Amino acid sequence: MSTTLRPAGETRAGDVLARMRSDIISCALKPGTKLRFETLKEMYEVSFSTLREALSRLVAEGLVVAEGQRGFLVAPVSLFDLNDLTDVRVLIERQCIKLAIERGDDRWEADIMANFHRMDRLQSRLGASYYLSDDWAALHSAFHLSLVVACGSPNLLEFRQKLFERAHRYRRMSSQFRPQWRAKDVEHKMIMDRVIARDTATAQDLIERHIRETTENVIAHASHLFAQGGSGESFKRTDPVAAE
Amino acid sequence: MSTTLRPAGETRAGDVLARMRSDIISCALKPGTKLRFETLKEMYEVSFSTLREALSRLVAEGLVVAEGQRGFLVAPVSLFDLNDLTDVRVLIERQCIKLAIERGDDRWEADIMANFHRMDRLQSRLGASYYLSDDWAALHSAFHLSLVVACGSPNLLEFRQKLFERAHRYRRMSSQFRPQWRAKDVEHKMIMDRVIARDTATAQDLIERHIRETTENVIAHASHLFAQGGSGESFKRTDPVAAE
DNA sequence: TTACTGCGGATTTTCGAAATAATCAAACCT
DNA sequence: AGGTTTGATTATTTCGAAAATCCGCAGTAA
Repeated sequence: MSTTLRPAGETRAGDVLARMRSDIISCALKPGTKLRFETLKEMYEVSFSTLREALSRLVAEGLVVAEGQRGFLVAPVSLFDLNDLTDVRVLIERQCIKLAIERGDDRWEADIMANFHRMDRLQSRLGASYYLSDDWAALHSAFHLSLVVACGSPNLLEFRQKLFERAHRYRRMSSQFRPQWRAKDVEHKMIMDRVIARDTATAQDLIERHIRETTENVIAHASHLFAQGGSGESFKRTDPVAAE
Repeated sequence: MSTTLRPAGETRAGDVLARMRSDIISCALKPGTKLRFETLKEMYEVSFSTLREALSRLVAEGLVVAEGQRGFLVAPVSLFDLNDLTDVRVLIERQCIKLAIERGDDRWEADIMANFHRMDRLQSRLGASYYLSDDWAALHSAFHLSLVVACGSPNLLEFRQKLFERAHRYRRMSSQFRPQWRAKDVEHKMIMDRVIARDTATAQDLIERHIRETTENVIAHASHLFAQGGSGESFKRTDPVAAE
């Protein structure tokens, strides 16, 4: 009926938010880019206020940074940031797994298997280039979430999700250059097995390796894209803390 | 010159944000309250857009929750939330302390002592009711930050700060009913000593006890304010995960 | 009585223009 | 010539009204 048909219950700002997030993660909006309102208004066909709303939320997710009253920037990528992200993810994810194994019930186990199956099936259907599919990425995200959702800690899950999305951008950067990703599917199956077997220590170690190896892969194949050091062109001092 | 004289470099939205945060933490805006724009517009003397900006950011900080297109709510408090908050804080804080002790230099040690001194001096000056002072709370926050700032992890520090502020609201709730807080000042000194002595294990344990005892204190004196369980009046199911 | 439907008031969300602040460059003084 | 101030231009932030949405209630039918 109206010009825009929204999925019902979703705001326009929420829609723009999702599209911008996707564009940032896929690097259609390059790291470090200045986000000008006029440009974005054309791109997403919304007004100032709606953009501002979406931008605010992306700042919270760490995908956009605000520069005082000098506008917004796509969050830069750097080796330092990637390494920090990885270390914190390992800490959080290990704790999530531990608690989930302690607290998870049968329904949780079933849910993990269901999510793995969906991801696995789509992977087969897509063939060699599954890692470029946004649909697969969504199922991959859902699978990893299902592993830890039983930890029962909203705060832990909130932070975990934020970190997962920030890391997703780095994964995308590397998959762009690396036609065949490593045999992640085998790792996924092993992790699932150990989690369901309630083998906490092994499950934690497998997850940690899963995360760290992905990071190493990114560094090996995509670190040349980072704005850091090197030519010193678009170098920005990285405030250690912006504690207000 | 103009009606409002801003501290230069600060936006109006930032100002409203700070005032609302303060009002939520001090419970001038009670947990679970619906935040109506008309009311807030009068209260803070700003327009819709500016409010929306501030609200968005408070959602990110976890002090406000957004309900689809049905507006905003002051984040409810509950025993469950407090316990989860406490557990996650312990995890993060222990890691921060560990890394800070590994990586901190002389300047960091000096900074800790300076911050302790300022907090300690104000405490003496204010006498028995220091725990009700917003100024003291700011110095207390700065002292705890200084202990861990040398960990060098922006992500860890970001999460730590968010958790600290969410917890601050609970602390305020209890201090309202508990005229004399426990001898926190002695604990602070012990923690500082062990951190500067680079005694990682003991420092971690002291911090953990510091956090957990405060939580127990809150539960003992203020849990009757929580909306949870009991009378079952304003009970809300706590979605384990709102993963989108 | 109970469930469904359509109206009216209240509230939130979106819009685009107006006000405010920052940037850049040319002209000015030292 | 080097550095600083001024003024024009661009970009962001704020505003209040208009559009869209939600909620409660009355009226109707089963």
